[in-house]
Amino acid sequence: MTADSSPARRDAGRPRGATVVAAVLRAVRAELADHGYEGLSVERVARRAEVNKTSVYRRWPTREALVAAAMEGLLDDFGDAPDTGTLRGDLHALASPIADLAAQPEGVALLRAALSPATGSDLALLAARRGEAAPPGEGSATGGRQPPRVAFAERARARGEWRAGVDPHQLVFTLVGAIIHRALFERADPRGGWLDRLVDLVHDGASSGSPADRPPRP
Amino acid sequence: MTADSSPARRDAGRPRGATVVAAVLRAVRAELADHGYEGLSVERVARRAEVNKTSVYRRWPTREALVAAAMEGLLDDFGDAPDTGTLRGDLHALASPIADLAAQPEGVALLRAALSPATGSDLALLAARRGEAAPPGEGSATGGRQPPRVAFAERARARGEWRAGVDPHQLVFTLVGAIIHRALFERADPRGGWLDRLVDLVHDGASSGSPADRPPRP
DNA sequence: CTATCATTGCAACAAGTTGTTGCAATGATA
DNA sequence: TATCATTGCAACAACTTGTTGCAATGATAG
Repeated sequence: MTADSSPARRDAGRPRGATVVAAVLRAVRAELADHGYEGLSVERVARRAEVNKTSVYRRWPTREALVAAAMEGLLDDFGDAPDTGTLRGDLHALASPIADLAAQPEGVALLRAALSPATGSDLALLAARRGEAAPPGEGSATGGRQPPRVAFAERARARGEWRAGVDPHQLVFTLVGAIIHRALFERADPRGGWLDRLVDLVHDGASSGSPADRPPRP
Repeated sequence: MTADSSPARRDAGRPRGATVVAAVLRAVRAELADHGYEGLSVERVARRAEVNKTSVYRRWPTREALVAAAMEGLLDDFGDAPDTGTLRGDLHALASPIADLAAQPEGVALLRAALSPATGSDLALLAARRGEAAPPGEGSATGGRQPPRVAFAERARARGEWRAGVDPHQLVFTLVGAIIHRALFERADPRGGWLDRLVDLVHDGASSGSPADRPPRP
């Protein structure tokens, strides 16, 4: 009702210091890389950012909100993979930004945080941004999450490059899973020649048999 | 020199209570599933095990040792995958115990713990047990870890089932990575039909083209 | 120039956690 | 029955956690 006039101007007062925010979020990413999600200490974040801890506590009420804010923007590069004209090229274009993310320490921290048992909806949703623009009606079986884009699969199908029965989501998840294993378990660089060979593997398969040899499944 | 006789009998005194040990380790696994590796509290473990915290502190000096002890035995089922006669069957036999592990809450906790940034050599080595009995001289590029067994690949090569240029380690890691993604990110069951389709994918590839179509790489 | 007022830093706080230590009770084995 | 490692208990200083009251700051409106 009188919400507009009585509680005073909303734009008055000292504006929020962009310096403070940036320093805190940078510190969160660094601390996350050092200590993981469960090991994140607000005190340490504040100390690292050279900011008083009250400024952190007042602005971000929960740890999850703090981490989510710090990770905003890290996943911005996951636009639709370009049409490269071949399935192999599309797969590479799809996997590349993920590998780039997993090659950064901050990207690794984000992935780890998303894996944490304590991670609730905020972070899970953030991590799921990868799949935001997926076509509706397809594969919403993964809970509240959106499936990853599958435009590349339809292009491949139109070109006759797509093997019948392959689930594009599973293909994407396999690529992502392999990259995660490489970056988080092996702790090695998931880019370059390694990525090329991964794309070759999921594109061509491990078997030397021609596709016609594939036995039907019940 | 006089080490045998002077410092008294080693077998005297009250023996360690197997009950206590079992209760503590069970509690560790449960706490790990609830709070993750960095969030593990010795106090909480002791309370959950209904044991005094001093008993825990005295027996396991570090958190890492405690977790490693709790995880001992979880990876016992990773013997050589049996020779099923086909590459597809071998791949399935290889992936199945991993999927079984990832389907248990405790297995998920173990995988998460191994992914933790704070995880040092103990746990990394424990998690690497998967690959212990690998043939020497092959692919020790992953640091101090042993590569996974590749006997299945040699069998497939002998049968003419193996596509040239495919790295068996990468194949195993891709299977494992996909299962981890399924269990830890999607938080879905990595067994059953899903696993069948995964094995199909890496066995056959996503492309409908015959292997001969595969362009040579520089 | 002045008043406003959200933001920031600072100091103190109770409540809880951490890892350690001294001491007494326990109980399997020799 | 004597031994003695193990276990439980209580207390501990040092540290962490999240909150609160108060004063200083400084961009903006008037």
